[in-house]
Amino acid sequence: MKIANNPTFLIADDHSVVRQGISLVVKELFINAQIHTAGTFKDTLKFVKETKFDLLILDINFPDGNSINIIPEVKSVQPDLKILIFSAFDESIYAMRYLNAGATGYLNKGCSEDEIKQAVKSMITSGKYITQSIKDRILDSYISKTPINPLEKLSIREVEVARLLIKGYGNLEISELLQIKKTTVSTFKNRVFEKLGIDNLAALIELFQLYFEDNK
Amino acid sequence: MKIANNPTFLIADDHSVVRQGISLVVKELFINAQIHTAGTFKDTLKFVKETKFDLLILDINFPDGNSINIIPEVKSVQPDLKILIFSAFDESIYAMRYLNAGATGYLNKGCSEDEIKQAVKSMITSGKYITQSIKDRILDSYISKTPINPLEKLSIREVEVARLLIKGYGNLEISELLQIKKTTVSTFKNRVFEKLGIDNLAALIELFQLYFEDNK
DNA sequence: TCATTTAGTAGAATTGTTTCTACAAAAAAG
DNA sequence: CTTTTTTGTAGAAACAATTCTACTAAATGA
Repeated sequence: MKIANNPTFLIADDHSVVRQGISLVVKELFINAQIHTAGTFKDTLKFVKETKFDLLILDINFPDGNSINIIPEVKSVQPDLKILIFSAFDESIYAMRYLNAGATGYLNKGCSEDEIKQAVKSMITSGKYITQSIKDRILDSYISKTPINPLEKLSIREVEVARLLIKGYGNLEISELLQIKKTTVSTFKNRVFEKLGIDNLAALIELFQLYFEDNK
Repeated sequence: MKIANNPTFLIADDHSVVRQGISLVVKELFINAQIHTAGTFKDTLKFVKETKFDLLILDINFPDGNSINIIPEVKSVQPDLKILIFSAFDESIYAMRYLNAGATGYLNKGCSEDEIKQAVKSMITSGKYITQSIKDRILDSYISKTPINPLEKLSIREVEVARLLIKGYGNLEISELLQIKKTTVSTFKNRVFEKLGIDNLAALIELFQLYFEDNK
């Protein structure tokens, strides 16, 4: 494996301190690293269209859109761009989806600096980085197709709606945030409730607290 | 206003990149700043017992304990230590609780680098930093004679309704359980929300959870 | 490959919730 | 011992959410 001595990075995260922190760690690894940062979905795409990068370090939480949608768009512009998801969310419910979408690395924000370095290095040299726990989960999924975490039964959009519901948003507000009709929000809410075997917001909040504690 | 040219900082956050990012910003403000970082509740306390700091920048999310409990402990060791809460939560319920507990600053992680600098500078020079929206909330609380426990403002019937709402019952169900009209339930719900300064069930659940957490 | 399931989207009719207003009894304040 | 506030109650109109149905595209399975 050959390592570029001046790899280029795009760091996309809506928190400026996180961008700063990642930049610092990357610079410690690659002194000549070229680093760009983006705080929004839009900026990320703009940069990808303008400049060629070796690695995109991508957060999940974006105010202007779920970042899973960005992956195909990014890939259509730069098919070889490696994507490392760097997320504050519990690995189990998101990692698989992002890996399926085209990311080849997944890292939790709660990890140590050394793990970040290891992940970034691994992404640059071998193009991928996956923790043991995710590897295990991929195996588990192969063996028994029963998700331990009930939230894994939900689709991306369903989780998106559920999370907004939990934050206290009403159907109309959610419909505006996601640019869909309010009846569609109702449909999703209903499906979420059905899939989880519940019928009210309080139960949804409880379930998320039980299985989604990493975040919020 | 005079600024110490070598203030000491303790940055407590469970995400290493956030610690890095904050460090960087602080160093840009104070070239001679002495910075320590802690990733856990335990380490934070250990550092506070060992070293005198000018400012503690404290995250809310800690894996090894409710970070609100750290404030009195920290204060008992260093009563004059200024605490700036740097949180990913945008709910102002948290801000109030942390300010009540003894922090004198509250900053959201979604803010810009300039805002962080302003906040840190303000904490060092004036010992406090609070955004306008939180100031408004504090004023509101004092004007309306808020008791320590916001739930104490509720009447018996209001608590009764609130508890059923929290359990996931709808207005109609509650009206049947309490043998009152469903519009009456709505009226009570409304009054509860008004008294607690909230406007949705998720926030009500949160408040009740916070209240019970205190009594442990 | 063709059938089936899942995901994302919505409209019309129904049902549930809120708002605004109101009023009497009880409690608190002056 | 009056005024004021709080508490418990509700109706009519306005508003929001759900239900049921249904469509398309994409993924999955046989």
